[in-house]
Amino acid sequence: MLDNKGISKAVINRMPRYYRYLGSLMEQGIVRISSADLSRQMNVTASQIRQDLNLFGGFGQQGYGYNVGHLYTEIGKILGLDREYHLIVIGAGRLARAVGSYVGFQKRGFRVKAYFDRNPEKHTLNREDEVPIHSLDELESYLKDNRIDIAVIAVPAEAARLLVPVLDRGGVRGIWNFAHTDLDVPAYMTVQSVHLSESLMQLSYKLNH
Amino acid sequence: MLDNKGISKAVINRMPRYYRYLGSLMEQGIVRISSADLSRQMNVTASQIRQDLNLFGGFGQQGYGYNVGHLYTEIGKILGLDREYHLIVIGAGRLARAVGSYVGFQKRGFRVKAYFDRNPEKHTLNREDEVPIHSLDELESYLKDNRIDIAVIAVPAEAARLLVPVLDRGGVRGIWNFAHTDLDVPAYMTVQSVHLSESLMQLSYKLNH
DNA sequence: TAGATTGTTAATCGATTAACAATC
DNA sequence: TAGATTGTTAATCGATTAACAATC
Repeated sequence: MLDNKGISKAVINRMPRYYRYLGSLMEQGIVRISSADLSRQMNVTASQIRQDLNLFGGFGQQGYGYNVGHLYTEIGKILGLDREYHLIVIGAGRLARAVGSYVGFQKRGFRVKAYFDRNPEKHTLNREDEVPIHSLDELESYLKDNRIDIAVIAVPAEAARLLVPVLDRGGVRGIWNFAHTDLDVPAYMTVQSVHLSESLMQLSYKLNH
Repeated sequence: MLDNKGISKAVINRMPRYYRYLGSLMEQGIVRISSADLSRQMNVTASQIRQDLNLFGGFGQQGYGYNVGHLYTEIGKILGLDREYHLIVIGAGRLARAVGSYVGFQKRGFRVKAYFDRNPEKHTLNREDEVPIHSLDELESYLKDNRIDIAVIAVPAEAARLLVPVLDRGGVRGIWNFAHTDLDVPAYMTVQSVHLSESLMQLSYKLNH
């Protein structure tokens, strides 16, 4: 909530990776780590680690290093993992269901409340996830009655673009976008895109060069 | 194949996005575009577009701009989309199947040949995709008999790390990694990771700042 | 030809790395 | 205390933007 500006996108993109490594150190029972040790494991410079962390506060201690558990918790807070999020998934195709159940299983704090699909009757409910599939027609009224923080969009590009104003009116502030398009949103909304197709092209580029 | 070095990662990451916009211009029947026009649509500077494209060659023409169809084809070649790739998917869970069928449907040139799973009998074959699911035990011998370019990894982190040497010995040179781990590979192999969990954390960060 | 727009060099900006004084 | 390692400033490096001559 606090330190809004001054943090570059590059830094934010690195924070989850620090979080992952610290989580793994915790699992191994390691309680302290120096920036030098961590830099060797992560293949980044110790300088960058210290620089990055100090943007958010002095989490370390001279002569000692960083306490793994403490740093893990603090980065969790920075990333906003210390609260709950209500999600809906728009689309109920394979990718939509995979992402939805993935989030449900893996991520405490991120609660998938419903799916919405143009043809909800086409998709069968899996016992395990217990998340209802609604018709897309009901989305607007659903959002009137339910506070939703994040919408996962896994529908074709054109449909995705049409959803933005509906989500905006419905109070949704975050979009996790899997459609093959960029989405224009008002400044108070946030889009995080996962362009699988572009990722695959980057791989094929690297394979040939 | 040619211009190996000198191309930064940032540039490579932008190429698929140019490709997407050019594809969409083609669909609209637009045959020429200037860097200035494209920059407005894509929200980047015209300077950057020209700079990026010129790393690979002079695709434009002074006083005219760029021919959309030609540029689309050329970027396709740069990205390695002018050839075929044989893929296998390791894992047959929801995410694995979603990514596998996604690639199969969306991407000409990327052919999914097989799935491998620890418990292949657990997963039913979908009529539509017609891709067999093998036991993971058969992976090594399968790779002896079949040339595979890319392995999609959608299994837990620990299992993913154990796969690398097997894939290496089997001649696989590209890994599209969906596991929650970094993978160390020899220099002649390429890893492209999709860390969904980190993407979601970046979204939650932005929602709170 | 005149106008438009690229290709490319030079200037600026930002991000990464190095260095070291502060301090646990 | 001495040794280790952070926090932070300064130096370097790379990427982006601006400018403009070349040229279609």
